[in-house]
Amino acid sequence: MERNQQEEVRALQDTIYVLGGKWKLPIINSICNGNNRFREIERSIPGITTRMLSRELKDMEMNHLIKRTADKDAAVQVLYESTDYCKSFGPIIMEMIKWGKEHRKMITGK
Amino acid sequence: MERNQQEEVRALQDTIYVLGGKWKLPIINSICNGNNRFREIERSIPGITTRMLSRELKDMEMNHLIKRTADKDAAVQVLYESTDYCKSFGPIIMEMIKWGKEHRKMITGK
DNA sequence: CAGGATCCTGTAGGATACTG
DNA sequence: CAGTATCCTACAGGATCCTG
Repeated sequence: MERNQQEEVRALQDTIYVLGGKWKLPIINSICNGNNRFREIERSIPGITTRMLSRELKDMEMNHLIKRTADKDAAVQVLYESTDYCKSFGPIIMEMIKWGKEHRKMITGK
Repeated sequence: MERNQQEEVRALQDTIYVLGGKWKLPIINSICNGNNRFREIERSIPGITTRMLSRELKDMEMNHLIKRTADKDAAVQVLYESTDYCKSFGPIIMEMIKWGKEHRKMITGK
């Protein structure tokens, strides 16, 4: 139980580290929702700037959270896809969305 | 589906806002795990400083995430408790711990 | 034990304009 | 459309020491 708890804090902190910042989760969510073009993702996330999106996407590509493909001859030249690794955040995101909705209900006065 | 997705991003962003930073989640977790004294909480969270813990605790008390009670005559003079509101983060935390554990398994090479 | 006071710094993130 | 390039700043967070 002692040991166990230490392990859990560490796991929690690891996750927080990977998901750090305001944007990674919304981006993951957006891509998993089927948005796969830059502007599309951008428009789907209120408040994000092209600069932040650009940076995060690169970062996430490096960490194999997403896959970027550029094909000069394709109709859609650049596209982003989520990897399986990325999808492993699904449950976390779902819980957070759930929480956010309930929370808003409370604030808005039910 | 359009409408719906907008609502979900917003919910997600709300949650991220509330839980922002490195420490809130670990603190909530610690308190929910039964730690209720300042130093106890502090020791249970690797890397946190007294300054950050102090700040976050105040903040979380203001936002009714935790309850602080000080009683000069009690054996334990100050103690922190989690509110029901606080406990509503349980599922998120569980999922994050789960993810963190799996992740470490992967990194450590299974 | 439960914090407060100070000092300091990096960097996450914003604003805006520009390019092929 | 898919980004880059600059410039800028607040503030999260660290380090350290102090107090009742």
